[in-house]
Formats: sequence, C-alpha cells, structure tokens
Amino acid sequence: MLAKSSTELVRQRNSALVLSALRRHGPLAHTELSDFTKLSSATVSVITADLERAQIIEKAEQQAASGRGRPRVLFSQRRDCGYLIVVVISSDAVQYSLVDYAGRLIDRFTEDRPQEVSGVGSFVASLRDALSRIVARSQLSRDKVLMISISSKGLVDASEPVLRWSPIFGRDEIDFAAVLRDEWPAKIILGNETLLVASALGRQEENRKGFDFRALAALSLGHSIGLGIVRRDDEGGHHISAPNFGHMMHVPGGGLCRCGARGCIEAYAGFYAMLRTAFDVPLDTIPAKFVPIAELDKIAASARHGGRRNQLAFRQAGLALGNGLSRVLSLHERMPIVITGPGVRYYDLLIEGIQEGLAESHVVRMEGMPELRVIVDEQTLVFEGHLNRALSIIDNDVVRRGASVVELRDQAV
Amino acid sequence: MLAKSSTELVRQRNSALVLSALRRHGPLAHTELSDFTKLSSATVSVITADLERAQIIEKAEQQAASGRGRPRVLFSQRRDCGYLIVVVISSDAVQYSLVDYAGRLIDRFTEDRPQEVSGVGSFVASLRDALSRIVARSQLSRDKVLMISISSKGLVDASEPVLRWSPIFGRDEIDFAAVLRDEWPAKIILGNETLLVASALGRQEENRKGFDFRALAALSLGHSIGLGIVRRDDEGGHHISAPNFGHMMHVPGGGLCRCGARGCIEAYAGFYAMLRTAFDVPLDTIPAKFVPIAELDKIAASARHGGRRNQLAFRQAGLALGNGLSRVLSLHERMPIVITGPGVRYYDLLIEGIQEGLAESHVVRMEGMPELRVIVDEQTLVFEGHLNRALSIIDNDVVRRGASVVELRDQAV
DNA sequence: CTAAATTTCTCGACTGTCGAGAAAAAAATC
DNA sequence: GATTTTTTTCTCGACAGTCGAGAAATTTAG
Repeated sequence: MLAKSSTELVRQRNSALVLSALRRHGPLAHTELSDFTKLSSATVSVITADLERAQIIEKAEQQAASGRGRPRVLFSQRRDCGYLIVVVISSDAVQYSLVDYAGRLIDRFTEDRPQEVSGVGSFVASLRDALSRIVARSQLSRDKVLMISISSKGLVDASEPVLRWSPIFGRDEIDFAAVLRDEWPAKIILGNETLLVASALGRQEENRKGFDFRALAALSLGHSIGLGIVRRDDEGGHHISAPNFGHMMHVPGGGLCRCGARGCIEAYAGFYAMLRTAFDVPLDTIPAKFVPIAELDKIAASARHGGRRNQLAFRQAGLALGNGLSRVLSLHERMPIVITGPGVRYYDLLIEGIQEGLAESHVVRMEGMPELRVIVDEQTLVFEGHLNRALSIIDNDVVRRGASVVELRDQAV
Repeated sequence: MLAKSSTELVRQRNSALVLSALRRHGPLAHTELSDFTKLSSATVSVITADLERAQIIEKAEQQAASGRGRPRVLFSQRRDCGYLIVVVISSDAVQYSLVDYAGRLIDRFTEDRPQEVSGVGSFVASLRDALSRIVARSQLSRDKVLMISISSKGLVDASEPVLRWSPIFGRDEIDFAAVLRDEWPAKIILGNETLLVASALGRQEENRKGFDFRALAALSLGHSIGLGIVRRDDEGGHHISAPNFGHMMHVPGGGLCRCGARGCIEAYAGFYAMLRTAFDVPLDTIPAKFVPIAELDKIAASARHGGRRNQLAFRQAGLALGNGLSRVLSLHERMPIVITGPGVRYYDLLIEGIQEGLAESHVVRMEGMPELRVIVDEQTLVFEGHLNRALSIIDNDVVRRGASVVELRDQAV
C-alpha cells in the first residue's frame, strides 16, 4: 500500500529539489533555481527563506555584477551545516576523508592495512581510532558528523549497513551500524564499491546526455570482479544495485574460487585466476590471497608477444566476463557497459574473449553488441559516488527534519 | 532530475489511494476508506464527492444495517465508467475477455489459432476481428474501452507495447500500438505472461503476509520457460520485470534452441528439449515446434519407473533451471521462487536437478536454499495479473484526468 | 419516546503553490 | 547628475489541499 500524500510532503519534496539543484549546478541565484526546478519564483522565495532560517543554505557574498539590472544573490549550502566522513576500504589500505556539507574535501589520510593480522577485531579497532582522529584533527564535535559512508568490495546487505562477504574478511560479517552506534550519532551507510562507481557514472551520463539515459552497468576488474547497475525510473530517480556478479556461477563445478564455491566468474577472471591459468595450475588449487600486479604485467607482456598459454589466460577471463555479462543483459534491458578497475590495463587482451562470450547469447543476437567503454581512473569515481549518494541522502534527511525549521520560525516570531 | 510536486499532485495521489483501497478490499464505507488510507475523514469526504461527481465511483445500495448507529453507505467503482479488454495469447489459442471497471467479467471467448498459417498478418487480422466482435456482442461503443491489455510468452519491450520475440512468431515483431491505434482510442499495454503471474502473486503475498514481503520470482515451465520478478520498493510500490530467462545462456555453445541461439536454458528445460534428451537426439537438431504433452507424460511415467535415459532428461532440465535460478539470485536478492505452468506436473522429477543446480552456487552457499513453492493453476494467475496491472493503470489515468472533474464541477455550479 | 451508538458531513485553521505586480538595484542614456 | 531601462528579488492575494473537531444524521436499545 502506498503512503498518503500531504502538503507538508509537497514542501519536503520541493525543498529537496532545490537542494539537489544546488548540488548539481553549484551556487545558484533565485531566478536560476526557479528555472531548474520549474517552481514559481514565489515558491522559491519561501523555500530558500525557510532553508536559510534553518541554517542549511546561505546567501553568498555579493558577486561582481556581470550585467545590468539588480545583481543576483547566489545561494549555496552552508558548509558548516554538517559533515560527512567517507571511508574507502580497499585490499591494502583504508582511506578516510572528511567532507563538509557543500561537498568540499577538508581532510584526508590513508592507513595501510597490515596483510598479516587481518582479523575483523583489529580492523574495527583501527576504524574506530581513525574516525576519532579525523574529527579531532579538524576540531569537530562528533554530532556535527551527519553521516559515515563506507565502501568495500564484496557483498553488502540490501537494507542494513552490514558487510556480508568480502574478499578481505571472507564470511566474517561486519555490522557497521552496530559497531559505531554507541560512539557516533551519525547515520551509517555502506555500499559496494562498484555500486558507487555506477552511481557516479549515472550522474555523469545524465548531465551529459540529458534525458535519453536509461541504464548503465559498471564492471570493475581487479583481484576481484565487481558489477554495479544504475537505472533511471519513470520519475527520473536513479536506482542503483550491486549484483553479486563476481560470484555468479560461470561453469558448474568449475575452478575453485576464493569464496570457497566452484566455478564463479571471479575464479576465471580475477587476477589470481588468470595467474592460475597462465601457470597451468590445477583449477582446484586454493587461490593466492594477493597477486602482485607486476606478476600479471609479465604475463600480459608475454601474451602480447605471442605466448599462447598466457593469451589463453586472458581469453578465458574474457569469456567468463562475456558470458556473465550476457546473462546480466538477459535479466535486464540492454545497457552500455563501462569497464574500469586496475584490470583495464589488460583490456586489449581481454576484449576478444569478452566479445566472444557476449556474442553467443540470445540477447546479443537480438539486440546487438552492447556499447563497451573503458575508464581508467576508478578511484575518483568511487569517491564521487560516495559524495553523490551520501549528500543526497543527507539532503533528504535534512529536509525531512521540518520540525526544527518550525521551531526556529516560532522563535523568530 | 525529479519532477516538482504540487497540491494538485497531492490530490491525485490521494485519490488514487482511495481507488486502490477500493480495488483491494471491494466496496468500502467512508470510515473504512479513512482507516485504510490513513486520510482524515474530511479528506475522504472531499475526494469521494469529487470522484462521484466525475462518475467514477457511486454509492452502493443501502445495505441491511448490521449494527446500531447510522448505517454505512458503501462506495464502489461505477461499473460503466469504462471497460477493459484482456487478450491472452497462448501457443494454440487466444482468449478474449471483456471486463468492466469494477473488474467483473462480462464476456469471454477463445479463438483457436490455426497451427499452419501462423503469419503475423493473419494473426493481426483475427485480433482486429475478435476485438470488434467482443464489443459488438455487448453493444459497447469503442471509446468506452479504456484499455486493451495483451499478454504473450516471449520478449516484450520495456516501454512500448511491442512484442520483440515470441515462441509463436519468432523474430517477426508485432507493434500492437501501431496495429490498433487507428481503430481503438484505448491505451494498449503488453506484458510477458509470467510477468503477470508474478504481479498476481505479489499482490496475493502482500495481502497475506502484510508488510514483510520483499520480493518474489515466478517461474513458468512449459514449451518455453518464463520468469517474472516482483519487488516491493521503499514506498510500497511493486516493480515487476520479465527477464529473458528462458534464453539466458546456460551452456556456451550448447544445445540448439528454438530461438536459433545455442545453449539457452530453454534448450535444456523446455518441453521439446526434454524430449530431445530423452530420445537421445543430437543437441543441434532443429527443435520440434510443438510437443504433445502426452508424449512427455509417457517419458515421465517411464522415468518414474526407473527409465534412466528419461530420468536424465528431467535431471538435465532441472540442472539448467537450478543453475539459471542461482544466477538470477546472484543478480538480485534472495527471494522465494514460485513454480507454475504445465511443467509442474513433472516437479517430482525436476526438483532434484533444480536443487543440485542451485546448491553449487555462492549465493545459495551463503544464504541458503531459497523457498520453492508450486502453484498449479497458472491461467487464473495470468488473468488476475492482467486485472491488477490494467485496472491500477486505469485508476491512475482516470485520476490524472482531473480536468474533467473540474469541468463537471463547473457545470454543476 | 429518549438515550446511546455510529457514521457522515461541515466548518475554520493551517500549509502550500502560483501569477502578477511592486520594490530594489545596477547599467545605459540623455 | 537625473532619468530610463533592465534584471532580479520580494510580496500580496487567490486558490487548492489536508486536518481536527464537532455538528448532523440515522439506527438500535431500552
């Protein structure tokens, strides 16, 4: 059953609309807000006045008048309205970033994760410590931090910030909400890394191509394989999801995967899997935990000079990816695929297998080969995705807390 | 970018809420409407008055007063507000039903589809003819038909009523909107058959289990294999989709499928495929167009009495289904699977393979075996799904045409 | 016939959006 | 320098929508 609607909800939605226009286009004047949101000038006045009173946005400094007529006054987020901490967990390090409400980076540091003592307990301890440190360095009080946005590779719960499975901690689950609840009033969200990449790409795509954007998949190649899908619904919202692509079954009873199952896509297309094929190690060998990328570079170099066994490694990886992608396309609509992650450096060796793996399927025969694109810089996209997702959730929360606005208004009278 | 909100939209949404409560629970009194929708009594008064004025709902006959106090007056849809034609295309026949706005069946007939002359042209001609006939028999004018809801097996376009591929017409596409536009002012919608089954099951599930329903997959077994997925979003709406499951790749380069590709799930689990395995016919043999179910019954009987080759046919079909389902679960969340269609009569022979095919995968190892349920009566679900989908779209359209309401109000003054 | 119970309807208060026009403020013009 | 033009922002009144409270309607119980 759908929820009822009311005039307050209208205000909430339209306020959120104003904030999202500000996010998308930077500081905007009254008139521009009215243009972007299609709201009437009068409505924009009321909403901006409310938001200003609630200390969420502020009028920017008078800018140099650029034309004639009354000069514009720009609205922008109040940077001190609240803060966001972004935590990017990767296999060898954890990056912590402190960001203000306007999306500007204030502080950042990276902590190496020792390979040996990789228990969940010690990781959580260092997480707690680092989070304390990052607010201390900027002399912020904890309750000014509105959200902690965490990302990792692996399988993330759909509704709660729980890491179900990860290449780093395996089946040792981490419930970040439970871990941080007592120390941090902030909202905790967790996202699969490639999900965030997809989110960032979706935003870019919409800005670029306007309204013909429908859906897009991001495929991240590396030690593990990630997939993120972003789709635009009828009302213009973006739905993002992170399928468990790397561990989708490729060949029943096939090569042993890091996850303990057999025949996963990752067991053919992950870095360790390509190494395994190249060295002709039996497929049921327990996979190496970490593969120095230099190793793979050597294999790639050999393959590029005609080494058959090494070519085969990349070809099999490509086939696994192509077959898997064809299955994804069977279950969704046709969409462009953006390939990223450290593995794109072997794109020239993988592409043939990928295309062959795609070509055999019914969907591709019907609708043609999907558009394949390559983007090298994954890290920037991950961070962008964090900001997209976190700040837009914060905006919605902030707007929902209408009570505080009313409070302030009452005090003013 | 999201659309702006306004007070009219609030009214639209809440009117739709009232109509949907009426759909879900049958005729309701003022108080009950207020309870179900959580709208205040005053609001319900205004909305029902508007809808009554617009001749969309009506006050029912005074019912026998059941308690003391002022007796309730029940609101219900005006049956003559508009009509819906439901067209169910199956491999050997097409069923036409005429339904009024309250969802009551008025007329129904079935036309056999001759197997030999199965061109799109002759099919469209007989469709046109049958549609004309069904309104003529009830002496309805065509513009009272608000919607024609069509279903077929096969691949349906996501946004337009275009049949992209079907087991009946192959790659000969049918654009139902284009075909019927000149003769029918009605809105034309087309849905995959199993999508509608999923929709009906989703509705049932929500009514039964209340709010803990998250998602559900319907799997239809028969000559071809269909899958429908229904998911509840955060706001309580249902999203339904019909993946191209039957033609998802099972084994690269595997058995030849009716669609012309190789290795589709259907090429292992469709009726013709099971027959092929049972008779040990080479996998690249062009599949039989139609398989009399008595043939398969014989094979099943033999399998149940220990016939190894015949057992293998069902086992391989089960494996294909199980592997495919495991891939679906990898790409979505865990959800119960409801199996239906004529193939459920062989469920006892298939289940072992299905479970084995599921068991090997990462998701199932992680989250456990999904709940499997069997429902025999598929036809009823298909029709229910048609009504669900079509009538709720009609409700939304009717409510959106607020202009007419205003018009009528002006005339009344 | 009156009181109690129950449902429906109505009224005033409040919130929200919108269009039009007033007010503000800078550049252009005389 | 005063006036006009242009552009932007603000304000006011009209209108649409929801809500709570209580009045009105209508039946049963006693």
